[in-house]
Formats: sequence, C-alpha cells, structure tokens
Amino acid sequence: MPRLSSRQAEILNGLPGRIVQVSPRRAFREPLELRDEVILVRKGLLSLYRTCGAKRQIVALRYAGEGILPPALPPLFGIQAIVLSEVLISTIDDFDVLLNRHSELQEVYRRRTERHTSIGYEWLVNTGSRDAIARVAHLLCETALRTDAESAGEGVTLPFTQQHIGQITGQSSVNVNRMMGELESLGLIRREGRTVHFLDWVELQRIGGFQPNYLR
Amino acid sequence: MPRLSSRQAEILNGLPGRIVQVSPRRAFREPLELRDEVILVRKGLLSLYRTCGAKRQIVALRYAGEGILPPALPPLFGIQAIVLSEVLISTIDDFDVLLNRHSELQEVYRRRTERHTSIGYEWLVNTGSRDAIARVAHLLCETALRTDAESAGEGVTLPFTQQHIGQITGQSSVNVNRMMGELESLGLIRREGRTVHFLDWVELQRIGGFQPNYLR
DNA sequence: CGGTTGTTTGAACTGATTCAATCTGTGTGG
DNA sequence: CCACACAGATTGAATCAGTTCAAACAACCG
Repeated sequence: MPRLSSRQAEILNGLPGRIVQVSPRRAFREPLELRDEVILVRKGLLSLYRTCGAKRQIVALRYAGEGILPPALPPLFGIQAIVLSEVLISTIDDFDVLLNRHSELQEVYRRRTERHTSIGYEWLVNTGSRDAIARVAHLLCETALRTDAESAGEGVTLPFTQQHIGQITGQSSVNVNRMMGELESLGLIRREGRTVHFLDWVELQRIGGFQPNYLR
Repeated sequence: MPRLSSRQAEILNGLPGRIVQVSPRRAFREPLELRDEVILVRKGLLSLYRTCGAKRQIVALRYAGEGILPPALPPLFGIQAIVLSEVLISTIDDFDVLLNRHSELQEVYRRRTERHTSIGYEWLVNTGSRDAIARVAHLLCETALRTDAESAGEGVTLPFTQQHIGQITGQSSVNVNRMMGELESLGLIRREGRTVHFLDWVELQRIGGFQPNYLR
C-alpha cells in the first residue's frame, strides 16, 4: 500500500513544527475552530468527525503518515484521536515551502488526496448501499490493509471500539456487536479481545463487497 | 454561492476541447474506463456513481460550471447525466497549461475541491446518521442552493427522479416517495409535478439538519 | 395508439434500533 | 490487596423504520 518512501518520509520529517501527544479521551479540535495548521500523524490514528444532534459520524480517518490540511474556511469537522497518537503540527506556509522545494512531494500529496476522496466514495457506498454485516466486514478488510498489509493474512489488532465502528459505518454499537458475533460464528474471523484473526479472507471480502483497488 | 466570476468563466471557455451532449439514458462513462480527459459541465447535471451489486450509489454531483478531473488510475466511479447535459471535454495537459497561465484559477480550483470534499462529508453524515425524512429534506435544501440561490424562496424544479434521490440518500425510491408525501402533508413543501415550492424553508432546514455553511 | 418511464399506494416482512440488564477487564485510591 | 468506578462488550425483548413485492395510475413520446 502507498506508504511513503523512506526518502519522502525523511523530507517530511524536516518540516518544522512541534510534536504533540493526542489523547483519545477528548476532542483534539472542535468543529468550527479556526486553525491555520497542518497536522501530520506520526503515530496512532485520528478521526475526522461531524456531530449531528446526539449522534456522531466519523467521516474520515488519518493513519500514521497521513495528514490534515487546513481548509480555507473554518472546518465543520472536529478531530479526535482513536488511539493515543503523536502528531506534528506545522503551518500551511512551511508546508507550502516544502512542497515547492520538493516537486516529488506534490505528486505524493496529489495522490494522497485522490486516495482520500476515493475512500470517501467507498464509505458512501458502504453506508448507503450495504447491509449491516457487509459494512462491518468491509471496514475490517479496509482496516487490515490500511494498518499493516503484511498482517492481513495473520491478525490485526483493531484500533476501534465497537462504538467507533458504529460511528464509521452508520449503525448502533449494539448492532455492530451482533455483526461481529455473526462474522465469527460464520467462521470468517476469530476474536481475541480486540485482535481479529482472518480465517477466511476471501469470503470476508465477498461478504463486505470489498475490492481493494480503491485503496490503490 | 460560489459561481464563477464572468472573467473566470471566460478563461475556462478558452479551454480547447470538444463540446458533447450527454444523454441521461445511459452511462456516459463506465467505471474502470481509463480516460485521460477533463470534463467541464456547461449545462445540465452529471452524477458520479458506483454500483454495488444490483444497487447504485450516487457519490457526487457536478452542476453546470463544475468539472471532473481524471484520477491517476482508472476511476472506480462511472458518470451518468441526471438530465440532458452539455460538457466540454479537454485534456489534462491543456487544463494544466490554463491553470499555470492563470494563477487565480488555481485558487478557484482548490476551493472547488475543498467544497466537494465538504459536500462528501455532509453526504456521509446524511446517509450514516439521519433518518429517511431528514435525508430527503436535506437533499431538497442542498439542491435548492446548488441550482439557483434566488429561486430558493420561490420554487425549484428538481432535476432528479425519486429513484435518483434514493440513490443519493441511500434508500428505496418507494420510501423516497413516502417521505416527499410526508413533507408535503406537513405543509413544508408543495409539489407540482417535479417542481417543489418551499412553504416553510426554516422548518424544512430544521427537519433535514441542514446548515448551509458546508456549501460555503 | 401502444410503449415506456416515473409516481403512488397497500400489505407483508425484516433488519436494525432502542432500552435495559449483565458481564468483563482495567485502572485507581485507600 | 481489596473495593470501587468506569468503559466497553454482550445479550434479550419489544418496537419501529425501511424494504420488498405487486399493482395501479399518470405523463410523456414517437
């Protein structure tokens, strides 16, 4: 999967800014908070969310190596860590300087953006067109590939609580629990705490309508 | 709403390419079709869709003045017109030339992209967190503003069939029909064929959880 | 006129929510 | 070390929102 090359990672590490620990307990940035900062995730996992009445919908995830650029206007989404994370906070100006100095980064940045919209479309298909078990299966597949490709055959420790999964896939945590149970009783996965072993990766993909090409 | 200034529109009209009529009857571009073209909508309305088994999910709309850039890899979405449309088809190279020549366009382009992701997030909230009537109400509000702001107080002729609305909001066309009927019997809208008159714009927004700021 | 596409309505069914209770593991302070 | 609090996982039962199927109806077009 499109990880950064070590060279590109090195360049990005040259970005001036401060390192901040982000706790999953509370929102890191509230919606509508004006902020002129570039956020790069170094470790962990951030969620972009929107609240809608009492409900919360997670609209995007940012894994280690990914980033969040500031919108021109105050963003409508908030940011909250899924797990304890470490981010680099820089300014849009410093980021632009880096982007202009290293033209290869522009290409990387462009493809990243494209990938994120592609994932966004996939999530829309998920919440809009698939039933509950497919949605959960799909997220499991996506998570396996986005965390660590090599572990896909083995087992993945989910960063999510079942409530997170509900907020991503648009259903109640209770139902997520039942769907996980059903996937297990179908023999597609085995669970040990929050770790998921994939017993039938092919069938799990089929159930979830998961076709990895959208991740590129 | 962010229409192009007449000057910017003029620049874009200078983009070399061919004009094509797009019929809503059949797909204009199938998913996975490799194509190295920039599409600018001159008249009408296009949908980007993904199919998922028998179902179709519309993941984005492109109104007149908006465009579709080619992804680096073959796109997973297809393109189909909602109504009879007219598009300008150009190449990514010609588009880049234009973008480099007129730096103001870059800013426009950037804001467009930002707006589209913002709308994508809102659609995720819609399909993931709102109930059926809210989803329909929300789409009505959005459509009123995206088609013609001035007509919002008056009435809007929807470009959509009820099936389209179902494919956008993730529900069956039968249920869309019932929700439209309910909105009407609640006295929020009045329908004449496909034209919708807004009798209580404020309450309609409230029902739909619609806050126009995401459209910028 | 017939064919096609879209809208409307009813009835039966089912998937998912909600509410509530229980259970488990983990961390904290006494 | 135990008691307690807390967050998350699990389960059951009742309810409800939305789907599906089927049929009728309306509008439009060649």
